[in-house]
Amino acid sequence: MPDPIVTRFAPSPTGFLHIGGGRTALFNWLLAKKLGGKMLLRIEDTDRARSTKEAIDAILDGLHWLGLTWDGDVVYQFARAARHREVAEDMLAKGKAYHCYATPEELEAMREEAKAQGKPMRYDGRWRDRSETDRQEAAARGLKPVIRLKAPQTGETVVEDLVQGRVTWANENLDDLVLLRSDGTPTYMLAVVVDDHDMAVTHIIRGDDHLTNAARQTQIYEANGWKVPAMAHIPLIHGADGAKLSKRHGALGVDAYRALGYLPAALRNYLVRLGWSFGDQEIFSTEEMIAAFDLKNVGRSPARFDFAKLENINGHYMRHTPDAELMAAIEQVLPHIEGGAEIAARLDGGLRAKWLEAMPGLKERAKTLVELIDGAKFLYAARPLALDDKARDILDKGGRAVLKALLPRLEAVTQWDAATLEAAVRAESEATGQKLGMLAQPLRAALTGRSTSPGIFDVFAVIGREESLARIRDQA
RNA sequence: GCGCCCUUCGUCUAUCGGUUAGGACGACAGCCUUUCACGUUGUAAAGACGGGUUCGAUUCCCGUAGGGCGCGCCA
Repeated sequence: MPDPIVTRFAPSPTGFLHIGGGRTALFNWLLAKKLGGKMLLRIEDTDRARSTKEAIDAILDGLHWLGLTWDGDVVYQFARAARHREVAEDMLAKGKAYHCYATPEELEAMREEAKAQGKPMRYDGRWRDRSETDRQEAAARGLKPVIRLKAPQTGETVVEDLVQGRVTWANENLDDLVLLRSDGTPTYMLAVVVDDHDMAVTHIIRGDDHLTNAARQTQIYEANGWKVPAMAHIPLIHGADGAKLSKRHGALGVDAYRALGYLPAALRNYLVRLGWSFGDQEIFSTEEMIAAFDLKNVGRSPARFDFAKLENINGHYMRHTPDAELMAAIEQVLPHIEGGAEIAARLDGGLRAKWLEAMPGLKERAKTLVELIDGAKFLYAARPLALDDKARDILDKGGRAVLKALLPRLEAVTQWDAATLEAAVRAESEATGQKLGMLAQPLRAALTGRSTSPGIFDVFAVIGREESLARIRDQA
């Protein structure tokens, strides 16, 4: 029986879950779902100085929001330090590693010299074959050794990558990396290998910034006689200018995307198509995504993050989300957006009902939840309405007279629904020879305070007779 | 500097040696229309460059250029 599929997402908690990490998690999650396996979550918190509880919470929160669930308990790497040390000692005992007493100053000097001579900056292996007496002497001088891997110096190390293909390094280009620091704590390189092995990980999907690490980690696997998991190094996401994603571009935490009003399903859809494709298909339900996903179709070149496309996809998802569901999404996002708390406080049953009624007109005019929420302001705006510049302009340039003329007709309407109101306004249009737009725009300005809104007769209906007439009288 | 990787419309991408190089976003134009949208129709827009291999290269090989990543007792 083949091994059960196990993927893992292994972020280091030194900051929020950024968009590239989100995509890496998504790919791991998709592969696990597709193959009926599990996705594990490991927090790589061995850097005690930089790891924070806030970052861990942000990462877990981000994954939850994105809808990416992991199996089993979260593994905290730092808690496994004793096991890592045990492996390092074991490698030492087997002659696969050795004590190195080179000081940080020595190492720095070595790098300086290599740089000056235009040579590769690598550890030169000066303690690799030292005698036991040399080591004892160094220890006697009070030096604390690190444990380094006794890496092969000839031949090559090969990574059969599911995305990158077969990638080869001459071993002479790879130096003896540190496995255990002089203070007895494991390095990332050792910890990752030991953990992935112990956690029975079968597929490692991560950013291709780890590709070189893959070679060095392969050497550690081989030194221990362990099976090397399948690896897939996916290209990084770049900013719109092609440079590495920075805070200026889109290297925001996924929580920022929530605050910008994107739907998790839309972000997932956008992210999965960055570097991966399935023919000409652009929109994928979660089920379709899982069924179609395949590492074979992941490209090798980096993709640029494009907010315009994300907005388009988000708009698509909003228009196709049932109104009640969208309402729930709005209420969930309110605490995360500016001014959301006040809106949440006003959102009683009455407003919710109105909002739901207006939703069809609202959602096709917004690309994000934030835009949708903004567009809904007329539902609860206090009289007299604040007018934006364009609305004021419409009213100042003849709009008020139009409103005065329309008022009697509107006041005469008793059956306050869109069709009846439209008939009334059209009657005025025909009577005076003014185009419908000439009448609709002043009404829109008076009812919403803006020059754009959902269909004006729907606005009438949602706002209700008394409020509508009052808003018109305010401006007439 | 050394190593590894990448290179099709502005952007995301399709193409498994032979295509009018396709789709999507964005842009522009038209239609629809009470505004804005939605929808819809159409237009412009690409194989980095130079050599090979081949009857035939976007596709395979080499080189050049450009870009990315890595080179810590960080992860």
